[in-house]
Amino acid sequence: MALSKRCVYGLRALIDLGVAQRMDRDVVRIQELAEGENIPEKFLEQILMQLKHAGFLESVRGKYGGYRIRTPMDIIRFGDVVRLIDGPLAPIACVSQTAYEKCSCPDEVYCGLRMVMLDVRNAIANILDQYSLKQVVDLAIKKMQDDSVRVPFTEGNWFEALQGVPLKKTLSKENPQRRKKSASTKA
Amino acid sequence: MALSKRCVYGLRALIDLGVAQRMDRDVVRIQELAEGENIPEKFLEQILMQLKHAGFLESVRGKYGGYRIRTPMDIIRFGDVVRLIDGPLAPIACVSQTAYEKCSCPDEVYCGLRMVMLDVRNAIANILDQYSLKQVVDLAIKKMQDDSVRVPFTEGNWFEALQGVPLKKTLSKENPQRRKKSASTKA
DNA sequence: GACATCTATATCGATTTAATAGAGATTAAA
DNA sequence: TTTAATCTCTATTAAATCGATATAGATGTC
Repeated sequence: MALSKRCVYGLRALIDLGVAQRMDRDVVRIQELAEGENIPEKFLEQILMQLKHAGFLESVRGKYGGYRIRTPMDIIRFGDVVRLIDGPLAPIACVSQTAYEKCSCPDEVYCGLRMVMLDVRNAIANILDQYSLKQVVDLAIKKMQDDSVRVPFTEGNWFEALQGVPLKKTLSKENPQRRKKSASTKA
Repeated sequence: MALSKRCVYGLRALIDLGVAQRMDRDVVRIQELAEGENIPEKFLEQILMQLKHAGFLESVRGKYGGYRIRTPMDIIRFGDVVRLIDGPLAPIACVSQTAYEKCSCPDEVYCGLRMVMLDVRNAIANILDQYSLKQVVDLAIKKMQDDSVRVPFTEGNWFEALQGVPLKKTLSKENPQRRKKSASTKA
């Protein structure tokens, strides 16, 4: 029942980009995402393209380009991302809601395995289609803030500062910006 | 999140053998299982060997040989069979109870993906480790009987009769046997 | 001894996975 | 206008896995 690395990498990148958005960071370079998550850069490149083509992300080309989330985060369900990259959630095709396929068993109606796997499919889908990216990102950020752990992509990030990557517009310490509720950087 | 065909075939064969046991059929030939479930015979052969080595099945060699269930059916959990054939139930190794492995993310504690996938793992395990083979076999048989559908491996099975396969001991029509509650063949 | 059946191992082709490579397009900035 | 940084696109590849097939052998029944 394991997810592919491709899928895991994609989800981790999405969460990172979600955190970045919450922290008012504009775009994030592939390289930065790859290094932060220990993902081979060229591999991540392909995955981000796929997420972009599916509408979840958008990109800015050229110098100081990068990726950002496009679809509102409360619309992005984990289930949809997994379906995109790894295919149906169902353990067997004959219980899939989105990609049903008849199996080779003699009679689906009396197939004991199907009964069990239908439960499993529903359990998986109930979770993955319930969680939105927003929920998970908010939860992760809150946990870090509660524990006084530095949240990635926070403004004033020393690493980014050293790299000279501009924030929302210019230096946001002197010129603070807020697009949404702008989670405050505690600790 | 799909199971391998190997795993599905193995589970279907186990259920079949469970039904056979309930119907007081002694051993079942690989060929019969393979034909009944539309599984390539030589492939099923390997799978049954694996289930035998794991202790779930036992075999009788030679003419009139075949396979039967060894472990009591209420002890065989679907989760254990899936783990045997397809590996851990968890979508990602860092939430596996039986095969934990550290992942490449920067910090497990604040990994949003891990939080979600831990829920998924638990949901899957709660179902697959809850269902025993006995439960599922009983349920499937009951459903067939309620609908007056012929249960496979029932004594007096015309096909088996034609094949000349002996039942528990001799002809069980004249010499009926019952080992457990012996589900009655309705219709 | 003939035959039916499981046992064991090896092989094979196709597919998928995880990655790598490299040339090109676009943009910002010097 | 050049340069450097970045995304874009396609191709390639190495390894693993999957699903299946083949074949020779062991074992038991009749």
